[in-house]
Amino acid sequence: MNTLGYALLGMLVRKPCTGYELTQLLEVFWQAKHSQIYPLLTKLEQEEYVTFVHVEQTGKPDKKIYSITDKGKSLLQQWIANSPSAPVIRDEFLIKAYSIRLTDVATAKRLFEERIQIHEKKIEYRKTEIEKMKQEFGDETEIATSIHFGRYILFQRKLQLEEEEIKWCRWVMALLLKNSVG
Amino acid sequence: MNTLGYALLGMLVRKPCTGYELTQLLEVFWQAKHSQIYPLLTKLEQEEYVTFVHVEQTGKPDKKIYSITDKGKSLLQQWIANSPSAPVIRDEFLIKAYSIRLTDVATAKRLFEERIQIHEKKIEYRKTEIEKMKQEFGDETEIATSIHFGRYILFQRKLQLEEEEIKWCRWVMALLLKNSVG
DNA sequence: CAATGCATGTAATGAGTTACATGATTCC
DNA sequence: GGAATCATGTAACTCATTACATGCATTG
Repeated sequence: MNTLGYALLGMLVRKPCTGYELTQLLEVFWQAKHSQIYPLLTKLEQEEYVTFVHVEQTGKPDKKIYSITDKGKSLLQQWIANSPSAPVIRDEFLIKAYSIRLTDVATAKRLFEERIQIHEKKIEYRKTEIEKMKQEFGDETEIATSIHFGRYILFQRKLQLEEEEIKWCRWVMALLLKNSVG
Repeated sequence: MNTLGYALLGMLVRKPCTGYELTQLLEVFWQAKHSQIYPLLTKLEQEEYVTFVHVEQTGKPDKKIYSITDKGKSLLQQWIANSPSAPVIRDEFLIKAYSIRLTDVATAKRLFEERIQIHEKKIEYRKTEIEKMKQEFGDETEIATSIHFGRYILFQRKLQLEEEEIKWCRWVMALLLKNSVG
């Protein structure tokens, strides 16, 4: 069983989903394309970690709603208790930042400005998501046994990451300007 | 040409390296195993983006010291100016955090404590690295045109990332404790 | 009337990891 | 005497992306 499989189980523990929904939801912590997700769901179903019901729709394509089984849940439970392996971060921007002196100041500034803008949009979205959760579930979000807790702390983390990257970008931009003007 | 290739060129712009060194240096922004790096260096050499000199050693295995060519440098320069694609972050810990309520409080606490410890070690290392740079190169580190600038801003970013993750872990742990004690 | 969303799937290719292979030196 | 460091390479495998394939409904 690979990590993507556990990511799917983790999502399904909160609520039953279609493969299509999972593809979108997963993006927050494990980006994967549908071409990887659909076959894996089939495999998880064969191994009885999940089940699905076929739902016919009119106007839209039919869908399969997947749910986690007890077997799947206990597998996930065991996996969670093990120490996680080191994160993999592959960010082109860091490579470009590392060699930023190879470009002119204008290009460098543009790259960092673009990055800030991308994150500002995400922050806006993230904040409304967190607001929604708080309005809908109130104090529950901050209670560790609540079904909403995991989602809440993850979103807070994502928000923090985006805010901090902006701070760093601004710091770098200040250094870029200092040298080009002074 | 794939991103790993540009990562290698980015490293070689600063100074000539062996494949062995690159494997270690790369870890800071693009983790890759030597089995991926050696064949790619051969390919880069065939396409004349890098050259190497064979250096015989006694007591140690012989080595190949790779340098970037003008062709490689201009390729990298062009690539840097393009908007980077979205970062890929795959972190098992986030999946586990998302479903943390499936474990008991003790296990949850242990996972977050372990994470804090891992980062504390990295922070220590990161800080000494930054200190070294500052002592060796002084103000140069903060000058955008300096050869040390990219490395400096990258290390600062890494330090920030680690410090912020610890903050988040502590925040989550406080929530875990509040619920289990109160 | 073109693009986007909903919804699922497979095939081909590229990227990345694990394992196999070698061998002297130094450190504990 | 076993592990770690230096140093390079290939083979087998798994993981992930891109492309191919379909089709109706809604939105601009």
